[in-house]
Amino acid sequence: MNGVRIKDVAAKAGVSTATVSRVLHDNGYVSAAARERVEDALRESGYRINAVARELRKRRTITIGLILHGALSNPFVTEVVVGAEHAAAEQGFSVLLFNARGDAEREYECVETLLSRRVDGIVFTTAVSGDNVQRVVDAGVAAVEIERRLCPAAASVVVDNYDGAQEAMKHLLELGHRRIGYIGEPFPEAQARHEATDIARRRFDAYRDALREAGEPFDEACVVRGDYPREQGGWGGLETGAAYMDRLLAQAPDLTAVFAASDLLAAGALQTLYARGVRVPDRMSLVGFDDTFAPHLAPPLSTVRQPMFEMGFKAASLAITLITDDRAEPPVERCAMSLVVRATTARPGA
Amino acid sequence: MNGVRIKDVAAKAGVSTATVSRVLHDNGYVSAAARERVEDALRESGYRINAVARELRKRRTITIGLILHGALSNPFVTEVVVGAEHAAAEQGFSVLLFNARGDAEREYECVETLLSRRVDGIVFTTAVSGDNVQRVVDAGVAAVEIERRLCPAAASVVVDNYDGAQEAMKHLLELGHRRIGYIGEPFPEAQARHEATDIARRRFDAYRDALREAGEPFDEACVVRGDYPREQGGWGGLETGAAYMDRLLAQAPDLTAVFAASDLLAAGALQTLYARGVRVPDRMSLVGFDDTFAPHLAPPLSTVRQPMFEMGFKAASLAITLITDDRAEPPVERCAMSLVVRATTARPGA
DNA sequence: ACCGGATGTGTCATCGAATACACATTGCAG
DNA sequence: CTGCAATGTGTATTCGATGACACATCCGGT
Repeated sequence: MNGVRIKDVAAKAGVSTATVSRVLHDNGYVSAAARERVEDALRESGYRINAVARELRKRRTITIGLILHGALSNPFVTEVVVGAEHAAAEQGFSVLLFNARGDAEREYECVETLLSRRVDGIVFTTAVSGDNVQRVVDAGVAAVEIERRLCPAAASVVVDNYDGAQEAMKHLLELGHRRIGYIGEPFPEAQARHEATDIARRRFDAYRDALREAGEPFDEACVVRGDYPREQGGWGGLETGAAYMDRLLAQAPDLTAVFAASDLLAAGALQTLYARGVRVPDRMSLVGFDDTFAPHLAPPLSTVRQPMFEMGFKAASLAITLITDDRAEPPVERCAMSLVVRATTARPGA
Repeated sequence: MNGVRIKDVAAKAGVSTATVSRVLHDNGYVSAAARERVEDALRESGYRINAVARELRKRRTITIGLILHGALSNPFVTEVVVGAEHAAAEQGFSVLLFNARGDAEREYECVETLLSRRVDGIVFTTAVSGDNVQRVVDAGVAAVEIERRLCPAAASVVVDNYDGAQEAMKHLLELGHRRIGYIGEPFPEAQARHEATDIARRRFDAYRDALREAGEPFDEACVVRGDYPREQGGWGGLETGAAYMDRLLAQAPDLTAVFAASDLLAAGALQTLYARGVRVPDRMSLVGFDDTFAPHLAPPLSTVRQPMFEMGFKAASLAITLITDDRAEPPVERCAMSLVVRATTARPGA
């Protein structure tokens, strides 16, 4: 074990621990001679500061907690984590990572552990329970939510799903598509806003509104968004997308384009189209949502890019700002969605 | 700030801090009456233990560090992280996450920070510098490498790329394919083993050997593994895969199957095949490697599954075993690759 | 009645670094 | 040559929890 303490260094350099500390932090008065001797001692002894002791004394850990809910291999998660870590590292912060796996109980435990560990801030990627977030705020620790906004007292980083979906629809309409299908997640028609389901609703609303604004009649036959198993095996969106596209092909054979509310659904749809020999984009255009593995598909999928790295980055930065500045209002930062046109969209009948 | 200390709880319950500590850890003798009063005080004051202070005193942090090298959106990384976190959480350990981004210098800094923070163990996913790993071992901290084996003094979790590739080839040969192409990463022919390039070599060796064992002549025209930009924009393997498949189609038009040394390359290949109208698997079979987004492709890609979750899980478990048991020899654990047959492979001319 | 073990509780040093404070020493202005 | 600020350095306390140790008390056995 590396047992070199500041005391040992001080002894070696023939000074007191206070002087070593002053050299380490470059504050206070230290004579050139003493400084040199201390620096030598530091080097020779291979001293490594004990961050735990410093944290206790300073009552700051220079650490943020990151709680995520990775249903295994949710591609969404990766970039958020990488972005958050990047921002934290830039400011000299460390990241404690916890996976609450979509469970409020576990999320509660993660919060408790993080507060016990006296992190300076906590970033929630899609928090499950607002109470858990509130708990962090109550403890006087910076709290930032990503994607959701369950706790008004916390800061948050959000995107506008409506805007993103609107862009996708605008793109299809501008290409000349009139009959456009929709594949998406279900959501209870009547339910409070700002829940997980709200994302699905916002995307769907944009679809419906875009059609209306284009003067196209809304046709139920063009829409499939039944319930599908969200639990087992990750999202389960793949098979669903495939099944839904099949249904769409049967219900509305005159469709020339489909808007899928996620890349996963789009990927499933693409599989059906491939199996049925429907060429993309020649006979069917397709737009996805998220931009996770979209570029890997054949053909590369046009999709709405959700800036996940940026969201993670902003969230961590926000947390750190809150920690160092501690201002009054926890802000709400918005990230912009953007359409990425690849190879699955073209003029109808091209 | 939550400033409730064990001292406050003790005062409230009318006992000493030692008694509170005994209640908290359920050891030593505590009378029923005292226990009850302490438990009440604990509840009422909302006491939360200060893990930092405990860590300092106990000289154990119940934390492991995880260093990764996520070139943005490397799909490989996610599952490893999730697996490691899962194993750690099961044992009550926390995970400090650092991204060294493929840079030895940064990796060095990550190690220093983690050692400063007195983590009990460090898991390296594909370490960059063996010296950095050795440094951890020298500090008396448990070190585990994933995928590589740069430091013999550290434990490691490895997979056999040769075995995996062999399985892929066996599958194609058993289906009746004779002329099988190869798309892969380049590697210097003459170079020490156990480097990053070794993975590429092992996969290629398995391809070549499998053909030989099947009595098929080795044909350079069936192999494309030139140099492609590994740096910018993640792996850059996608465009490469597409370009290589194009070359293969031209060089060896009689191929009935192709083995791609990664899913990314396979995805690129699939894009070319789609663009050229070559039906998969009817006119061309394709096997990938890694099993990252393979199920999302159209058609779902047959591939060799690299058990990434398991590798992360095992690595963290191993680290924790090393911490708690501290035995003599750091073990080398092997994970098995397994072929996942999906929809891109079939008998030739089927 | 006395002793030893089981039971119950408090005191205080400790983990390693930071820092308030006290105490020197020097330099320079008045 | 006195006084005060600037410069250097060491001592001792603190952060919060732990646990070794000391000290009680109570009980049953002899």
